[in-house]
Amino acid sequence: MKMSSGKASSEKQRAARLPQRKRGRERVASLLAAAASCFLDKGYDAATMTEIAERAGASIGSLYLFFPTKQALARSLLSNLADELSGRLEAMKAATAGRSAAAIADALFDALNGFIAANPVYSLLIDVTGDERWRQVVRAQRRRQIADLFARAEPPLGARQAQRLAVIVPHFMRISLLQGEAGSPSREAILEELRLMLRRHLESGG
Amino acid sequence: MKMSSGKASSEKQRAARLPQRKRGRERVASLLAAAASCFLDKGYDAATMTEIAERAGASIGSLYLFFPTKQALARSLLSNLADELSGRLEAMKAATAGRSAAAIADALFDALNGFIAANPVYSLLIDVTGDERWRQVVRAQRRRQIADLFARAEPPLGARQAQRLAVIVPHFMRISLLQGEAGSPSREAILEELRLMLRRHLESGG
Amino acid sequence: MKMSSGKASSEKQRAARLPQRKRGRERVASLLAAAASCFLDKGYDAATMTEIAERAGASIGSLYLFFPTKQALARSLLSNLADELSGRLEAMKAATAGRSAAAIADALFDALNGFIAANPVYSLLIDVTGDERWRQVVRAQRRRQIADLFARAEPPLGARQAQRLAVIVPHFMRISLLQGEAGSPSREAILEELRLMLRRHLESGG
Amino acid sequence: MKMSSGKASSEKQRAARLPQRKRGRERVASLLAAAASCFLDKGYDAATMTEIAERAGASIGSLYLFFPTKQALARSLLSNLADELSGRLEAMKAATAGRSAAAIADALFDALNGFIAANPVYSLLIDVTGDERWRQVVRAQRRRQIADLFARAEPPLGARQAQRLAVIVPHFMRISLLQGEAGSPSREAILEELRLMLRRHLESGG
DNA sequence: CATGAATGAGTTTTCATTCAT
DNA sequence: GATGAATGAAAACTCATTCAT
Repeated sequence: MKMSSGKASSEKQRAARLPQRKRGRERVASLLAAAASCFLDKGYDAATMTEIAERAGASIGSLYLFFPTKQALARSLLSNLADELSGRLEAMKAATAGRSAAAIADALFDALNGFIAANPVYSLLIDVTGDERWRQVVRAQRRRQIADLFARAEPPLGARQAQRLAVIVPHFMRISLLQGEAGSPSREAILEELRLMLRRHLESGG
Repeated sequence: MKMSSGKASSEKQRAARLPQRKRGRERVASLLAAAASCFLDKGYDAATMTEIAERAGASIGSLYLFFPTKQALARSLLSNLADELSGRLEAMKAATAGRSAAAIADALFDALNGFIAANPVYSLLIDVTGDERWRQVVRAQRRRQIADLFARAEPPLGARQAQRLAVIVPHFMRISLLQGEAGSPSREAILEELRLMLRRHLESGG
Repeated sequence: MKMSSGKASSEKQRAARLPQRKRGRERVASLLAAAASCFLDKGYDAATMTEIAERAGASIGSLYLFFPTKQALARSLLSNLADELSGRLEAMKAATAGRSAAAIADALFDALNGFIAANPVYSLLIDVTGDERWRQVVRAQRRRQIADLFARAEPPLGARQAQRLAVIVPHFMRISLLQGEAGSPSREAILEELRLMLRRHLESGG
Repeated sequence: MKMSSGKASSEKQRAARLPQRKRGRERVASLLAAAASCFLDKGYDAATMTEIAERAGASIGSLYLFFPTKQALARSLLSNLADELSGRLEAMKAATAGRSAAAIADALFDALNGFIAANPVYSLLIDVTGDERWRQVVRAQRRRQIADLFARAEPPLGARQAQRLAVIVPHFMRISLLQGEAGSPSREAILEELRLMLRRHLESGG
């Protein structure tokens, strides 16, 4: 059964087992890495559990030992990445509190852009395919964090607008998903234009 | 192999037989409508040819009579929609030539927004899943048309910037794909903010 | 598309996974046996993967676990048989070197006849249906081996004629494919006549 | 349902309708020609009724108007060819009566070889695929005619041997089915060797 | 923990044949 | 007679998941 952006419900809830020994932790890491590269290369649906296991140099049985379903695997992957990003955003809080919205936006641009460049599968899993329900949860958390960042700007932004920016800025990053199309402006040029556009907007008072 | 955003190539070439009788033309229309609704509900991968045929009240054989593969079906659907949008953009040419870039952007917002609201499956097929190669072709054409629109602005925009706007404005519309998430600002509010941001940007000289 | 003696080419390359456990090796053997009997009973095209699996007491998934396509299954089968025959021919080399062409032909008759009687599906797969390209490869190897046998005759045969005999003698065996037709002379009677004809021919100097 | 050399039984017996008008006769001829070329190119199973109709420039409905099933189409084709060959063999009767068996064999070689060169699909349908039952009937008739030819040789051949030759000589012609394999002696060279072999055999008293 | 064999429901696709116009 | 739309059973093949060793 293929359920890409499917809205299925009654799920298996047994969470991914946490490995106790070092060997196990390494295995889990290599499985997650294999999943990331496979999802990225083929897309969520076309990636098969068998190939993921193969890429990790593990057996299919081993894969299922740690991740009870394909969805759970994708969730784990996204969770890990989301946690890492969350940490970075958290770290920005202190650094950006009291600065201008434009400055915050700028810093956010850099943070998100760097993160996605290093973890492109994050964009895929949070924005495009996989378990819709889970993606919403993760997006909501990210939205909250980013809105928080903007909420601490000086001069202050309305809560509403902080919310909107928390949707808009990540959405700007999704532009990265359009891979090198011939004849199209480069991703960097586009991002710079968006960055400028946003700065001006915020400097004009939002 | 299920290839959502797969990068496969070698295709089956038996062309979609075009219907010659009225009955056939009606069938094709209802099949396309069923495909649109099914893709939208389930996503490209999870939508099955069987269900599409069922929704159209046709047999699976009938579906394959006119569309030799699932990909061909998606292509037909996207082609039709892209043609319609193309027509609308063409029509805008006369109406917007000589106007300000901001005004053109505004009109484009309305046109794209209206089109996508009426044909949400367009966003899915052109931006998210299906046949990557084909999507690029269709996007390239749209980019060309929109760049053309901006190129005729008065005062004039640089060709480069027109190109960038031709990527940016449609990308803004993709925001629509995030369906009603609880706690998130409404799609309309976001779009209005983006519209304002863009207008200011263009009025400040791009 | 069903391609019996079809001339198609581009193939799926996921190799037949070789079994690593005893259980798997037994499965593969029973699957090959089922395939042989099924091909023989129904012909290559009419034999279905489902029925082959059933005859082997396996599930369709098991069949595809070891043989990724119907063609690969037929190839494996033919390869195995060709290897066995190849071994027998190799063994004849020592035994026949230096003997007369007629004696070699006689021995070859016996060897081929015995082999085909024990493995009738060999004739089907090498001469009649299945993957044309592969069949040619296998036939070419057999031709080389048989020509080799004749090339060592005493008094010597020309290389050209050895080549021709290497086509002719196996072709004589194909007669076996005409199964018991009422009113027709028996296969054995025909083969004996052909054997005599060939011996005389060779004794007359080829 | 694919039934290549299948042994199916309960058949539809409505014979191919004989067209009354000239237009109809032309259509039938072009359908048969299309079938011949299609069977030859793709093999019996892989040839589709739709493609045959297309090649004849007719609609699928038209094809079924004259030939109620695919089998009936193949039968018609084979029947026609068999009838033509039968005529030629009949004509040989007078010309060869009283001549030596070797001379008759020689003449037969030429006749069969010429016929098959002109109608290669005959070999396919009588020897390889299609309706097994029907093929046996046609082969039996051919066997009878050829045995008849040899039975009138002078000095006389035994009835048994005439029967055997009636199997052997057509079988020699089947060699033509191995199409141009690289490294293999030419079909002509092989046929000449077989012809010589047979002549010697018959001259030595069979 | 590890492994890889086993499963079978589900998917895309094909094609001989029928039938309404 | 012609046509082409319609049908649906059946085929090849996939893959998430389970389980015995």
